[in-house]
Amino acid sequence: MRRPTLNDVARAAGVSYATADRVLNNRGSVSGKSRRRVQQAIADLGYVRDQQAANLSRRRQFQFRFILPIGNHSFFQALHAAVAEEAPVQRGDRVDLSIVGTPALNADAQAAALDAVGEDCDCVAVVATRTERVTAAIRALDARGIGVITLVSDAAPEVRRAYIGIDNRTAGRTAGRLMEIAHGARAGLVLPIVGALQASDHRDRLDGLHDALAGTMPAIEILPAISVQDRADLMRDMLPRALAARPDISGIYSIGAGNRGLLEVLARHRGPRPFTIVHELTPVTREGLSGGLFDAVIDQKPAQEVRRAIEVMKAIATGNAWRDPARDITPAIYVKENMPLEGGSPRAL
Amino acid sequence: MRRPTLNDVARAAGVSYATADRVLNNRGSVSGKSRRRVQQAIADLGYVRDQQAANLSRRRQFQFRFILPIGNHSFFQALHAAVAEEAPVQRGDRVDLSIVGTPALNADAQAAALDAVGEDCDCVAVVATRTERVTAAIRALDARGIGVITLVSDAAPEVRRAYIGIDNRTAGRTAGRLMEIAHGARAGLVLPIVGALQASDHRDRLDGLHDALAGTMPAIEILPAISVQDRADLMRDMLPRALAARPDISGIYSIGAGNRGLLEVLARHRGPRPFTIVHELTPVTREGLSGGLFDAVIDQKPAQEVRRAIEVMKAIATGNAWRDPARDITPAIYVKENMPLEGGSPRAL
DNA sequence: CAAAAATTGATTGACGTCTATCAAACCCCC
DNA sequence: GGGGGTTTGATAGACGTCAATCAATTTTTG
Repeated sequence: MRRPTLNDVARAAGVSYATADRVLNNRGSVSGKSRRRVQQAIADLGYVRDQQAANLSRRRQFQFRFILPIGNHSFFQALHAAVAEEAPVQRGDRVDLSIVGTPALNADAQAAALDAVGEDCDCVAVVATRTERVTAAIRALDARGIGVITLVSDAAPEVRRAYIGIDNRTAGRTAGRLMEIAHGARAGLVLPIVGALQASDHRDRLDGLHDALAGTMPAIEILPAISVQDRADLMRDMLPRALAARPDISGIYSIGAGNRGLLEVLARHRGPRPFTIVHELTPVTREGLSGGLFDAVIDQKPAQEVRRAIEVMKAIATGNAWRDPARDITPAIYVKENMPLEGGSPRAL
Repeated sequence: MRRPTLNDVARAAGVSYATADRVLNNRGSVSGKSRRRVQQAIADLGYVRDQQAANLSRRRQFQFRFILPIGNHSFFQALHAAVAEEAPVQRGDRVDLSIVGTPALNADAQAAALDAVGEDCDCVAVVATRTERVTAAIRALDARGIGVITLVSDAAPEVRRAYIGIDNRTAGRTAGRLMEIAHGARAGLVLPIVGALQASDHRDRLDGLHDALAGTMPAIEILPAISVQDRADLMRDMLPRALAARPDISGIYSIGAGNRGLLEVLARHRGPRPFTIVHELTPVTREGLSGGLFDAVIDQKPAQEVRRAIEVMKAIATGNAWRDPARDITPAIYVKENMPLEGGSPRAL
C-alpha cells in the first residue's frame, strides 16, 4: 500500500522513467502515444507528485517579503506578530519570511521598500496605499518577475496579483446591520468616528454604514463623522463635546484607532450608553468588550490573513492556482461571549 | 545565503556529521562537550531542520482517518466535503486522509468504526458521542499507540488528545447576547427549538442561552424548548402551534437542524417577525439570511476546523507540541452582510 | 533508401536527512 | 600500561524527484 512513485507510473505505462518525467514536467519531446499512456497510468494509479521530494530536488527555497507599516497601533503590531510567529514554522518548510517596516501611510517609504526588494525574493506582500507611486513600484516589481500581493489594504487591483483582506465597505455594512439590530425598530442617531477621511479604508467603512442604514424606518440617522487621527488623546478631547452636543446619540461606530480614549470617555459617560461598535480585536477593545462598554468588535483576523497570504504567495511562486481569498475572508463579529482567548501558547504533548 | 544544513552545523561545531546528527536526534552517546558545541552551532547558524527532507528520508507517510456521521444534514455534508477537499492537497504533502461514515448518533457504530482502525493509521479524528462504548474504544486505540482527537462533538476529555470544535455553551451564550442586543432594553420572550435534549450539544447551547439571558432587566424570558428531531416536517408541524399559543414571542433560537421548515413557517408568518438565530451556514440558512427571514447565523466554520484538525494530528503523529485549539476556535456570527460567499473555486493564474 | 530529425531509454549526481555499520580514538580504572 | 567501555569519525545507501547527458531507436523527410 505504498503510494505510487513516478517509477511505478513509468512501469505501468510501459515507458522509461525519463519519458514519464518528460510528460509530467512537459519538457523534451514526447510522442502523443507515450504522453497518453503516461497520463492514463497517472490517472489509474492515482499518482500525485511528492511535493516535498520535488522541492528538495529543485532546491526550491522561497523568499517572501512582508512590507508592513510600523506604528503604535495595536493592529499593526498584531499583524507584525502574526508574521513573526509564522516565520520559524515556515522555515522548516523551505520558506523564509522577512519583514520590512515602513512608516504608516507614507507612500514614498512604501515605494522605496518595494524598489529595494532583491532579486532573490520570490513574492512580496504589502499593506498598500493606493497611490501612483506605489502602483508604479508594484508594476516594476512584476516586470522583474516578482509577484506582489496586497494585504489588509489594497492597491490598484490591476497591478497586484491578489488582495488578502476584508472588503471595508462590507465591514461598514456589517456594522450598520448590527446597529439596526440594536435599535430594534426604533429611531436612532449614530456617530461615526474615523481616523481621517482621506484613508480609503475608513471612507469605505463609513460608506458601508450609510449603505446599511439608508432607508431604515423609522430612520436611524448618521451624524457627520468626527476625525480623531487615530489618536486616543484627540478622542478624549473631541468625543465628549460631540456627545454633549447631541445627547440623543444612540450609537457609536469607531472606524479607526484611538479606542483607549473611547473606552475612557464611555466609562465616564452619564446617561444611557450608546451602542458601540469598534474595529479590531486588541487589548483595548477586548477590555471594552469584557467590561461591557463596547458591544461589538469587527475584526479582520490578521493571523488568519497572514497564513492565507503565505498560501497564496506559495501558489504564485510555484505557478499554481489559488483559491480566491475574497470568498472566505470576511469581517468577523465578536461580542463578549465569542471573543477568542488571547495569546494561545503552544501546548506541550 | 544558502540555508545551513546539518553538515554546516557539524563543520561549525568542529565535529563530524554523525555526531551532529546524534545530538540533533538524541541517539547514541555523546559527550557533554560535543553536545554543547553542536547546540551552540545550531543556535549560531540559526539551523532549522528541513522537514521535507526529513520526512522524505524517514519515508514518513501519515495515514489519518476521519470518522464522520453520515446523514442528510447539510452540516455533516459540509464537514465531509471539507475533508474530501483537503485530501488531494494533503496527499502531495505525504498525508493520506480516509473517511469512514457512521450513522449519526449511533454510539455502537462509532465504537465499531474506531475498533476497525488499522495499524497503519497514525491518528484518528472522530465526531464523537460521549458514551461508555466510545470512551472505551478511544482508550483502546490509544493503548495501541494511535492518538484520537475529537471533532465538532467531544468525548470524555480524559481519553482524547484534543478537541477541535466550538464550545457549545459559548455558542448558546453568544446567541443569548445577540438576543439581548436585538431586544434593546425591552422585555421579550424567546422560543428555543432543539433537535433532542438528549444531544449534549443541543443541551449545552440551550444552557448557554439561559446563562446569557438570566437576570436581564426587563426580563427576556425563555420558553420551554420544543423538540423537532432536526426534521423540517416536524418543524412545519410544531412551530406554528407554538407561535399561535404565544403571539408575544419576540425571538426564536433554532439550535439544531430542520431549518428549511423554519424558513417556510417564517415566510408565512403574519405579524411582527421574531428575531431569529439559527446554527450553521448551509444553503438553507444562507437563503434565510439573504431573504431577511433569519437575522443571524452562528457557525462553526467546518472547513477551518478540518484544517486545524489535520494540523493537530500531524503534531500528534510527530510528537510535536501544538497550539491549544480552544483559543482560536470560537463560534462565528454571520449576518446578511458578512456572510462568506459560497463555493470558492480555485482561481487560475 | 539514406540522411536528418524526433523520440526514447538508461543512467547519473544532486537535494538534505535518516539510519546503520565499523573502525579508530579516547577515557577511566585497576 | 593494558583492558574495557565510551565516544567519535567516516562512510554508504536509502527516500522520490529533478535535470542533464548520451547513445540507441524510431519516425519523418527529401
